[in-house]
Amino acid sequence: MPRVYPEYKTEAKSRILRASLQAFSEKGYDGTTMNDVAKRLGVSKGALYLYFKSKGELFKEICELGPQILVKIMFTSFKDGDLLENAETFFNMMLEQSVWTPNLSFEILSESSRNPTLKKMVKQNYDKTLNTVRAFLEEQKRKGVLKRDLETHQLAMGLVALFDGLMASLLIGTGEAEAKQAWNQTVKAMLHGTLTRASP
Amino acid sequence: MPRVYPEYKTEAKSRILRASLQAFSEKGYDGTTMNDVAKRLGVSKGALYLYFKSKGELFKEICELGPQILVKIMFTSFKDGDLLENAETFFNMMLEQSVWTPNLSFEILSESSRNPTLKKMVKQNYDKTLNTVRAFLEEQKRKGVLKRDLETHQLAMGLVALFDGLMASLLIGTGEAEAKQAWNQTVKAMLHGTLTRASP
Amino acid sequence: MPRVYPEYKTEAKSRILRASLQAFSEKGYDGTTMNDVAKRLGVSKGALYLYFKSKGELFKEICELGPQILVKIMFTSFKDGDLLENAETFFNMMLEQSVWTPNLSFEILSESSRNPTLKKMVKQNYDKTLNTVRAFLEEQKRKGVLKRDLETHQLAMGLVALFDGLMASLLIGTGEAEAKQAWNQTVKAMLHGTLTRASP
Amino acid sequence: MPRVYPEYKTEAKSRILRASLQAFSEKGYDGTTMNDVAKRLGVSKGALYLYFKSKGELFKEICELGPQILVKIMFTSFKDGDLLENAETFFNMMLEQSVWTPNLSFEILSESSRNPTLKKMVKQNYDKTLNTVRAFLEEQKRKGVLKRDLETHQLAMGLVALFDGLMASLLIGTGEAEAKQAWNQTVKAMLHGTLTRASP
DNA sequence: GATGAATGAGCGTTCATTCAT
DNA sequence: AATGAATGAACGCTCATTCAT
Repeated sequence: MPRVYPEYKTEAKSRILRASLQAFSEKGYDGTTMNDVAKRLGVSKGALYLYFKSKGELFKEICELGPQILVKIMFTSFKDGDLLENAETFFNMMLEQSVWTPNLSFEILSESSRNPTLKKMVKQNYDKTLNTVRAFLEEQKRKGVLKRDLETHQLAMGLVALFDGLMASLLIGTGEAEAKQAWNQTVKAMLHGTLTRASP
Repeated sequence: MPRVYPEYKTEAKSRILRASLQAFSEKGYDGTTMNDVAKRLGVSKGALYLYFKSKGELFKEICELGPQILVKIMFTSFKDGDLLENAETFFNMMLEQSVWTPNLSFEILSESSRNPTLKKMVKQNYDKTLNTVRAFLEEQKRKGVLKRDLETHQLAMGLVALFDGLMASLLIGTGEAEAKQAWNQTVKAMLHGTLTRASP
Repeated sequence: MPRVYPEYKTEAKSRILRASLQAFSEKGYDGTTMNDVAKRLGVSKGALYLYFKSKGELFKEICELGPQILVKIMFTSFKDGDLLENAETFFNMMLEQSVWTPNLSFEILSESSRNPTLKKMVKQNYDKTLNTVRAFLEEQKRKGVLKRDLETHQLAMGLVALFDGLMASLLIGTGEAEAKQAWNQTVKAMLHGTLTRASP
Repeated sequence: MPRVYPEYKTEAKSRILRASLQAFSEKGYDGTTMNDVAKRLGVSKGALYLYFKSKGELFKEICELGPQILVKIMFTSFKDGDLLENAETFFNMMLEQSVWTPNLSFEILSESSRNPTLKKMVKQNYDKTLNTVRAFLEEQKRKGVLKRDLETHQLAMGLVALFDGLMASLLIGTGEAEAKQAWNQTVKAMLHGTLTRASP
């Protein structure tokens, strides 16, 4: 650990973030001790406090990592072309990335319900995601792919919810393959409908 | 607090359950102390242990309350008639019931990822719900309302995920009205599709 | 449990004593809870306090049972006849009686070191035992069986200590047969000596 | 309290051991709280857990101190020369050493009857002591001091039991002088016998 | 910059004892 | 006489945080 160049601090922080992300992911916020994190890094407990004011602060910074990954994958998977294929690619990529875990998402959700600062952050990220999805849907409307009268905001919410809900199901033991199929079929239903011609 | 009649013990348990449900809902599992629960009831900590072996046991019993409510509402809202209307009724009733909170659901989810017993319980409840929804969809297929070739299992997963995801969005500040609309519009999309005729 | 005749209270007490003797013997003083004792009797915790002021009081009364057994066996085993045989009989009978356990003796010893009342009681019982043994030895002196110049008080202490020490060894896993042999051989040594003629 | 030098941790441990030895000796295992020990050292409860995993672990380490003292004294007191004198020296030295107390021995005995790990430890120490004593007796046999046909194992048990029993008597108030005399006279009896020539 | 010993507040849990019934 | 729900004080143990080194 050389200490000469100024990026040192930044790098040290990011190493701590990586280690604690794993810890929080495995043991939850309350279940993770500062000692856990320190041990993963082979560092003393006190050292963590040189870079983060408190456990809460550390967690907060971690919360910011999730959306970054999401956004990146969203932008690489949704391009021109078949909507269903894009959606499938997105879901697969989200499952394949190894940094973030659904555990963490729900850990943050749980925590944010008691922590206003966290809540605001989570809300902002949620809205940003929503807008991205919505903009994409709007574009498809303009292109004539999707129906003119669709409520894109609400459909965006539905898509995000569907995704989040499937992540939750993974947590309780649903297999990844099963979740993928559910995602694909549901998105397909949202595109083509499920009613017979005869239905009103 | 008379202690003569035999239902006393049962009632005492249920009073503790109500109080701790609130506590867990507000502060989460780790954030809730047995003292919190006791104080809400104006009772000593020790008294709780007359009715529940441990904090974990108490939480486990609470976890069983959620699915009961869900099932009841599911059965009263999905009857013959318009699918969309049934879905809307279901969502409204879930929001109106005052016993359960989404917080609690995600608290349980978080906790279950580290507690195998809990996980098994949650998984069983999830599967039960899934089967109920699926059976309903199958029935609609038989009746000719839904298309013949639908993958009802996966659509059921999708519907449950959609619902769960919207509950999550409520937690981070989405308004109930907004969530309702998202639910309605997404379910509608799943029924009628969103593509224009021209799309493939 | 009829409550008419006056011996009722006495019998109830003795039933409690029997049950708690077992409990204390198995789990020690601190390890035994009033609930343990109550459950063994199929009785409520409160009932115990009708007959004994406190856990300590209950224990104290138990402490009085041990010496009674000891004295009885001492008097039946030491009669005229061979000293060594008498000693052997005594040891065997002590091992065969099933009421008292060595555990209890040392539990009492431990407890008495912090409880002056208990200590005084234990001391009195010890002295009584000592005097009995001593009187027996004195008689043997008078009869010409034992040497004239023996310090009977100190030999009595030695004998009692030998016995107590062997009880202790039973507690840590020494077999009963082994302990019996040790007792017999040591008493024999105390009678006949162990030195060769040549020794001074 | 400098914390620089490496022996610091070792010394801290031994300071805790000393303090808790006293505490356990005075109040017994259950009667001693971690707070007691901490207060004796003017230290916080938590500090103890930096050096010992649990109260039980702390006690276990203390249990290992007793035999060390015993063995040391045994080896310094039993040399060539008069057996009776050696025995006397041994007993005096055991009484004079100030580290260990008989209380502690019996506290351990009590505890070990419910704690298998402890029991095994105590048994091993007992056997080691026994073997040492036995080896000494065997040597005396070989030298022609003691009779050829003596059962040294059983006599060793008898001697250890005698010692243990006298330690017990000290606990209930027997004076040290009295105990010494009892020890000396009993050992003497074991050497020279107590029967008159005329006895069979 | 880094350590790790120390703190102190707090947690889950137990249990002898009481007392309304 | 008997119950058993309730108490309250205490215990073993943990951990985020601090600070002398």
